[in-house]
Amino acid sequence: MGGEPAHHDGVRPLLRKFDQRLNELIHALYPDEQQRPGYARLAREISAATGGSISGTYLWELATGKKRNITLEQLDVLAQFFGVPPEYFLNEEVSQRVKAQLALATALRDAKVRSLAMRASGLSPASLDSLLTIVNETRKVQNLPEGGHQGSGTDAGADGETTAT
Amino acid sequence: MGGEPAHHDGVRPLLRKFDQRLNELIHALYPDEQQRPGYARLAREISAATGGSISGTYLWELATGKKRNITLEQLDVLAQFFGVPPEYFLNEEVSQRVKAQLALATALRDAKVRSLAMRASGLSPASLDSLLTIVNETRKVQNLPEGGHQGSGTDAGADGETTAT
DNA sequence: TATCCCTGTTCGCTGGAGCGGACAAGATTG
DNA sequence: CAATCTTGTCCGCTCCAGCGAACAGGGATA
Repeated sequence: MGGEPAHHDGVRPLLRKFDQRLNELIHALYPDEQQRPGYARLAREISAATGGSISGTYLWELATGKKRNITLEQLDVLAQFFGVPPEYFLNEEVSQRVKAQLALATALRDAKVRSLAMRASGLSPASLDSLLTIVNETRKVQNLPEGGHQGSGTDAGADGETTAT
Repeated sequence: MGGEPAHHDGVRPLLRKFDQRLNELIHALYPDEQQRPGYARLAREISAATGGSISGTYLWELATGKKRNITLEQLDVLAQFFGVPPEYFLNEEVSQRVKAQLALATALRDAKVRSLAMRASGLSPASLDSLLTIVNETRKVQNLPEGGHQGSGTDAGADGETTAT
């Protein structure tokens, strides 16, 4: 008789896809898997950006589905950091709509930024500086780390981009 | 230097008006203050109607503001019982919209719905079917479960008083 | 090599979400 | 009147949300 353990999670739909949605946010905010920070560092960034507090351990537990019955306070911290309404974690429709927008933003970054870098290779240093300012301001709006350092070739190595490894 | 204790609750807006919103739901569902059940009985009705579990003590703590950092699981139980989307407790706009509709529903239930039911007893099956369609469409607008009947006990507060057990 | 930093993962703890059980006061019944 | 049922309120407990500290493994730098 048996069958699976059958966790009685299904009855309360609010917490079923929490881990999946959280991972979508993380992947959307850090598309490049190589540069994506770990849970500990991500937790530090969240605490610094939102003023709230969350631990790397708990982030991992949430992302891997070990814990899901989150509190309103922590939900608020996550929503604030990722720039999504708290309903994103509760409502499927809101989740889909936000997900689409996140995918769009990721796609834009993936293609447009690169072509921008290629075109920028012929500009004057003054123009490049202005563009850099704009990019940094945009990164602030998107909750990205303010360093805006480099990008393994995405934008810095604009010249001779074909050899980008 | 006195002044108030200044709890730093204000920074996390998600839990500020939780007690107020919960009380609005209770008052909307049981407009008659004399017949309104206490927290213990209300908790029993919630458990029976939703299959989830909540205690009278905790309901009182939530309604009086002693506790507010609720869990997603309990939030789901409350939202399911009161027939509102979970966002009602989080989003001010949703809260306002639902609140207006709850007031409307309360007013309707108070007088009109009863007379409607009485008058409907003499209508033809075809007319009743039309009315049923209208009611179901209205329920959709109010974010109520589409099933139609099944009422999960939410609307049980007003009826049955004439033939009380 | 060794040192350092970061990663994912686990263990064990603290604090508070959440509840059971009690209490006094008020209705209702006989 | 005494029972019996409510009600709101409180105390004290259990359990888990949430975290700190440590672990092993891997990539840098020297």
